[in-house]
Amino acid sequence: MCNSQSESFFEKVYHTVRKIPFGYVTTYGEIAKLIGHPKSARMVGWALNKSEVILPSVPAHRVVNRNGLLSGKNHFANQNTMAELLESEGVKVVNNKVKNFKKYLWYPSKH
DNA sequence: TTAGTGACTGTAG
DNA sequence: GCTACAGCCACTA
Repeated sequence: MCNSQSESFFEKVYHTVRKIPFGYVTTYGEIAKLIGHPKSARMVGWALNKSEVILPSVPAHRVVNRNGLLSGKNHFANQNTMAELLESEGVKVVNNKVKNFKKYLWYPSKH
């Protein structure tokens, strides 16, 4: 919202991710689309990688790829951290993948 | 300044 | 349905 025009790519990503409601997940592509870079989904993941250091309050575990796969889990302290965080919010994770992915999917652009 | 890197996605075969 | 390839852009060395 406010002063979004002066925000950097990073900050836009972080603000969008922080809007994801408890118990929901979204995709890199959706975030990229919302901040005006629909073809730069890779950048979103990269920004989230850095988010642990720059802004730890970003719920990066709620961001997965379009298949519902926890592609970023390897970048957490432990590879189980991402799945555990999601399950603690009521999101079922099986084989590093969100079960009923569409059920938990949240579209930032529609919110 | 330049080149390499990266937690992805869409399109074509 | 799956696989392979190209594009995208900010940051680091």
